[in-house]
Amino acid sequence: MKLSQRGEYAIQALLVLGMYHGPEVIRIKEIANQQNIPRRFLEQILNDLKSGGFVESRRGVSGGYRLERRPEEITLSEIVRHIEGPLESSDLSKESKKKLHLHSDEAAKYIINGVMHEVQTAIVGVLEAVTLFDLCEKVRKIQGQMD
Amino acid sequence: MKLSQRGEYAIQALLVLGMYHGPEVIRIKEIANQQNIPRRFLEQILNDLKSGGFVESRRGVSGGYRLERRPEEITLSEIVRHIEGPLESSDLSKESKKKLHLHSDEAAKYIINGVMHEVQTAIVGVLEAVTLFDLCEKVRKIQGQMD
DNA sequence: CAATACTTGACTAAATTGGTCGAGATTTTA
DNA sequence: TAAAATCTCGACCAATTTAGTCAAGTATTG
Repeated sequence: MKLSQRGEYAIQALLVLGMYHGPEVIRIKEIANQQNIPRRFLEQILNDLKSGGFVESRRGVSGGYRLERRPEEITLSEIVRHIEGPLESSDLSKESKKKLHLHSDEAAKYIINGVMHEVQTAIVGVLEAVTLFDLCEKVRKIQGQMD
Repeated sequence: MKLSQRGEYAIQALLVLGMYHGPEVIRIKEIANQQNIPRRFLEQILNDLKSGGFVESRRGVSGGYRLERRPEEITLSEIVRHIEGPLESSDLSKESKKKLHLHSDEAAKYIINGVMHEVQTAIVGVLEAVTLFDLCEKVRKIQGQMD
């Protein structure tokens, strides 16, 4: 599983908002500069994150973005799911109550799908266990030790 | 992680070769028909699997393909890695002995990369544990119970 | 009202995906 | 030995996705 550029940018942006989380708002330009993300592209991404309920925004002169929820309540799996699309595709093994009458290509697809579903479960397992807060802590840690 | 069509076809084809594994060879047309895979596309895929050391071929009138190794010696991780590209991208946490002097965007990327590496490890863990033989057994099982 | 910053939607270039195709090389068999 | 069957190799192509860019608009503050 590879993260798209868009996905990586999204997490980077949320990471910045997580690091400075508070009542105040951060300008898109600052995020773009600090994380070296194309500004126009970041606008799109933050908008998407807004409609996903991750961030909220304020317009006008002293506008900007902030997290809509607390960092410890946002898991990576949610973020990735929202930005990259569903992590889990339909599990055929559940729905096909009738396993009878499978042609051999259907049987093969069915079996392969089963394994891929295991893979997806493993992925979600990892991503679900990591919150934005965890990521922030790690960043703080490696930044603290650099003197 | 989503399997590409190409990847799914590759596994389906290997599954057929695994089911009928023996000294004889199976024609591409039969695989294509049985698994409902576009013939010309399958040619490409089998060629690729050949250069990857999964299958061998015989030309001419009674030509076709067979597995180059035994089904129990071929894991899904190998197949997917060969057909979809590397499952694991470089782990920055290993190589960057110097964590000092990271800009904040580098720090963020570094942390995100670390988590993604965990994800990759989880994926490989699942795929490594499944051999082509395992898949064949499962297919036999569900085909046996359909009467 | 001027400046600043988010909002929305259209647009675009490049890469990837899912194939197709023609012509050739090999092997079998009549 | 020639025809037929089958794999081989590389070029080609259309549709989709990805990674951005841009213009015009709306809201807020000083």
